[in-house]
Amino acid sequence: MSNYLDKIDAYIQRLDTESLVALARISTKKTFRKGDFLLRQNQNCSKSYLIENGVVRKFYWNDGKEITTELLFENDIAISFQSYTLQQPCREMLQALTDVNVSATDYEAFQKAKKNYPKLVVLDLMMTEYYTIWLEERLFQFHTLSATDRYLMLIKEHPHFIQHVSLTHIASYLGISLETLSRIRAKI
Amino acid sequence: MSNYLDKIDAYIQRLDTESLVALARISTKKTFRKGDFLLRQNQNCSKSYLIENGVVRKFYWNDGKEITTELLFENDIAISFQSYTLQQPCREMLQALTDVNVSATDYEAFQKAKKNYPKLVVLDLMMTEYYTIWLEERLFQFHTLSATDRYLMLIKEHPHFIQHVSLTHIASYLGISLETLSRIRAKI
DNA sequence: CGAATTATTTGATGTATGTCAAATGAAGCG
DNA sequence: CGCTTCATTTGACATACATCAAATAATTCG
Repeated sequence: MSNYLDKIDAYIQRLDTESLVALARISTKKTFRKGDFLLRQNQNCSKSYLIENGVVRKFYWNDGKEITTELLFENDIAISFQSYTLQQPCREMLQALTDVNVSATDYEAFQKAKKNYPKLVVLDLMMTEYYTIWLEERLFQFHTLSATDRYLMLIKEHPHFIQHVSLTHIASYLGISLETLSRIRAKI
Repeated sequence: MSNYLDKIDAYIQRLDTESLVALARISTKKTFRKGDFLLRQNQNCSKSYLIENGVVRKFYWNDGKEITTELLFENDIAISFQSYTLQQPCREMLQALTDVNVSATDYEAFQKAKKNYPKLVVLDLMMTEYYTIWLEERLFQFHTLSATDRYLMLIKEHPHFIQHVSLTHIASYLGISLETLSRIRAKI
């Protein structure tokens, strides 16, 4: 999977200058402070945020509780996929867990750019494929791994998560209660 | 969501003849008998199958049990996304639950066609987006709905599933045991 | 048709994980 | 520095669902 990211990188490297310039023209640097929302519930996700540094959390409310669906770091892209793609109100929020610097790309502007620079469509497709495979993998892990095994997988695949994110959010991301996570950690 | 399917349909309708011909040229009709595998475990998913009629099930083995991840009907596309996209061996299988007629499109041929007909890339992107949103929704339901509510949602959104698929597969698709499903149905 | 196979239901019991409450520990701040 | 607030741990108990076993019910097929 990570060599698919490499493939995307390579594709960007080989992109013609015009496409790159077009992309740069519709992107702007932006800073969020710890606690700020990049996207609030029921907004239309009108921008995609490429994280340059910092940590962002994606989550939604259910039954009075937060459910964290994604933890995003440097070089990850923070969007609500459904809201962005369908341009409809989102149920999930994006919140900065630290101060964050991003490169923001506007949805409408990107749609237009894709019309003029077809290679950007290929790039869009590659990034979407990457997210889709990540989603499939996440669903697979929920189906096949116990809470303990999901935690073990997390510290193996993403050791930095623990360093930068509170256990409350980690537990929610793993789909377990904070207390269960605490007991899992005590046992290991 | 279903009007996104309409949007894809409309896009295909408006496609220029050359793109359509190119697509038709790399697609072939194929028939599978009930029980046949469209794709076996560890194969490379080298074709996408547009189902013209019949029912197909996507599943994998875990811990001696089958886990059904998708139930596919007319106009659905049967592939293992990860295997197809990365061209690597798949963990999930595609099996015909009835006799099935499909239009099969070869991966390599489609990649080439996309080079010559950029509008096919847009189509690919749209179909991928559709699948991704479906996946997000499925993950959301697993996080937020009880077994009973997932079943109720299923009969509301996909009443035909019950008519055409055994409860064993439905239970597996809902992520619950056959016995639990039976009890849920008895209660309602 | 009737036997054999397969699908579904029902019952008894087990278990992973959740929930609520309280204790302890760590971090921010006046 | 001590107080307040927030994060984590620990304990007692609850619960949704799984598992195993057996009984029916429905299908298939000679």
